[in-house]
Amino acid sequence: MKITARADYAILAIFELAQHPETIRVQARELAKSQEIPLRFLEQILIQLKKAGMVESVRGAAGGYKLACPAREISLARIMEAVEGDVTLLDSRVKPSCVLYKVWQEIEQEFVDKLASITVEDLVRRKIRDDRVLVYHI
Amino acid sequence: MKITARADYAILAIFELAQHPETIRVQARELAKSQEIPLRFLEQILIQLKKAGMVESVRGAAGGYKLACPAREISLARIMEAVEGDVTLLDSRVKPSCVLYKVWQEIEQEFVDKLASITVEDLVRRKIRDDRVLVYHI
DNA sequence: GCGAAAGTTGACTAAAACGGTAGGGATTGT
DNA sequence: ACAATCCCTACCGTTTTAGTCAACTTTCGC
Repeated sequence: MKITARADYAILAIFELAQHPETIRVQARELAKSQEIPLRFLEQILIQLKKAGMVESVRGAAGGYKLACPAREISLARIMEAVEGDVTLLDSRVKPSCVLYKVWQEIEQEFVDKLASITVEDLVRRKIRDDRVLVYHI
Repeated sequence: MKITARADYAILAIFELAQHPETIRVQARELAKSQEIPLRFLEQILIQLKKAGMVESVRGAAGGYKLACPAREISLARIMEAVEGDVTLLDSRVKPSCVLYKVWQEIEQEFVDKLASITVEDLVRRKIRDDRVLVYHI
């Protein structure tokens, strides 16, 4: 029941992209450095995010990545789904006939809803707020 | 992000015990059979549940298991903690300084609260209700 | 007290998931 | 042409999961 490094890194990468102006491209190398993610691993993750339509890439010497849609449209649920497949707690082992099945479904639904309600835009806003609070305290 | 077989089986075993009169003991073999859990695996799980004070066992020829406390006092969170250790989503990889840290903590808290709010007594009640509904429909 | 039935324990193993690496090919700016 | 960058496939070591096994201890019935 841990969030995977993949999911964590994916969110961090998108979060980092969201903090750059929409027009500029950021290279994988740069993302890896600023968020301390192993570059080759990150590259794999970025491919998944691209396939899921969350980032766009430009190849070649001055290539890089940028968000493919507004940060407001990218939820944590969407990112996790992109890199891990369906976000489910239930394993196929659990039989629908069992009382537990419905209970797990409820819990899962609540969990997924929560993840779906938090967008990358929210994260950025939070960060800005946090940073401001820090400044006040200096 | 899946519930493990261990946790699932543990809950099923306790659930099964909760449906027996408090005075009688149920043998591991019986639990394994009725819930379709590999016996040897279940035995391990029962040991964990015993250490966590949720079940009592009597050894010997007419031995078996029973709940060590009222079903109302056994929450899903408690069971999961017993067999899997702390229920946390956050991995140590995530740095507390990151905005994401607090967000994950929030999500985790909500999740754990939910698990803590559902007791085995609730499950039994649900089952009784479900069974009744079924009868009505015959 | 003795044997059988049952629970208890720790060690062990096969398979999957996780976290990451490596090589090489494709694409583009200079 | 060449270097920088993204893209794709395969692989690898470690950890976790799920489950098994053999040996041991406790208790009941006689």
